[in-house]
Amino acid sequence: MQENVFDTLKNRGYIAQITHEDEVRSLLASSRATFYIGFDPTADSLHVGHFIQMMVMAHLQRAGHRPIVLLGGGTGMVGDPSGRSDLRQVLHTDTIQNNVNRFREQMKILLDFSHDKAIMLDNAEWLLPLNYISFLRDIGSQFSVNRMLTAECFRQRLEKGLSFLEFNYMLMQAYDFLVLYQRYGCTLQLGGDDQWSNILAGVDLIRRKEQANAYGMTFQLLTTHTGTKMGKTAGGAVWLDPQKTSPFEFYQYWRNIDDADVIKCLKLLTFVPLDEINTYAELADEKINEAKKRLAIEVTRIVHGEAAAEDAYRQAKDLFEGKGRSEQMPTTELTSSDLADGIPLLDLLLKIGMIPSKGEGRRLIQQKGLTVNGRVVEDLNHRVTQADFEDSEAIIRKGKKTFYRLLLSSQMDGSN
RNA sequence: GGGGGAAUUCCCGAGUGGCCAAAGGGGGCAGACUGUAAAUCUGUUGUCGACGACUUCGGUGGUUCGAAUCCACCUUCCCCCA
Repeated sequence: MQENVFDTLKNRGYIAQITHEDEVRSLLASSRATFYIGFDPTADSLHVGHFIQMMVMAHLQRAGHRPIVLLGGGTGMVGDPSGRSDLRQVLHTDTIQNNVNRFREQMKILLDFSHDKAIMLDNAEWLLPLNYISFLRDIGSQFSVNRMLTAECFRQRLEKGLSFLEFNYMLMQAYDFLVLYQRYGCTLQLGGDDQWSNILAGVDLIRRKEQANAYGMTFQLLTTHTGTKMGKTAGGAVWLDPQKTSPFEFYQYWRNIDDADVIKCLKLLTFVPLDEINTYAELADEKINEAKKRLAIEVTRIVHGEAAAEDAYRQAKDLFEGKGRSEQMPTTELTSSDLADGIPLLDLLLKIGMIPSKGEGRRLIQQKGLTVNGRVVEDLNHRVTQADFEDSEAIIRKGKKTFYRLLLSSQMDGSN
């Protein structure tokens, strides 16, 4: 007796709003429903905000439904004003196409596109060739500006300024839904909760043009318990691309999540069964760390694979629960001749990227935030020499959480 | 088309001729406390060959011993009227 995937989503806390709860529920109880989620290519990698949508699609796909991943090669040219207080930057065509390609690859992390089990499309295909006048007559005539203006997504923008370009975004997205309905029989659009107005517009459009029922459902945005957007780090966002956010940083992000958000994240970002999650919810105080570890390893495994997750886990364990060193940590090899005259520490730190500038490095040293093999560096002009190494190794530690290993290469280099 | 505003360091936002590398807040970084959490407290936050030097206040060119601050032009954005 299989649980209706609708209830799975509901119980795990994904669902924010639904146009027709009963209808959607029975649609998802049927054998194979086709649904879609759109992703606008606003950056060259997906981030954790997208990941939650991917999780939803994965849940649904596993239940036998067919996801359509709609890449916004066309809508990306317009820019969605939803959930933004400022004007969205207009992206260059080449950038958009490049981003679309990156998204396409990353979607495969969680979705199976073989045997038509999922479809990936780019709305540039039908949006770019549109003829302005015929689009206005055919689609634009179905929209009431009065009504649009009352939509939440335009509210704040009416005060700050909204360009006509962005105002059209809603029509584009509604049209997408119509096209997908006509071509693929897609009757359900999902999305983040900020997409509610846009989704409703599509549902309406299908009813008007096709006299057919279509449904919409939105999901909780990934926010911290204080209401701010989750997935922000010093570097900006937490990306799925390992080049932009390394698996270790990715792991650490979840490992260090706020106590209050762990359970929610386990439900939304992993496939850990609910009863198991409930046992984690019982944990208190420092025991919560167990839940965080589980979260971190599960999410990292999904995104970066078993091996990378294992490495990140081990590295974190070595560094924070062990002796403060790890084979997995980033390493640079030096030869004894490199060290003959000593290398200025600040230059070295800059080179390996531990500090963005020497000014920051000096501050770090002055505030006693830097250690080499456990000894606090006091001298601003410290030069790294063999004396800093123990067993051919020098562990540089910045603050509490950033580690780097220098390795003294054993081989003689004959160049000098 | 007419009129009026605005553009400041990562962000918001003070500053209206020298005391300004520029208040304050946010964010970041580090320290204390901890549980690799949160909250709190402290320090710090342009760059560098660093008691000094150099670059920064939308752009360009001026006035001045001296400009983020004054003038001209340009660019962009907002508001009001049509």
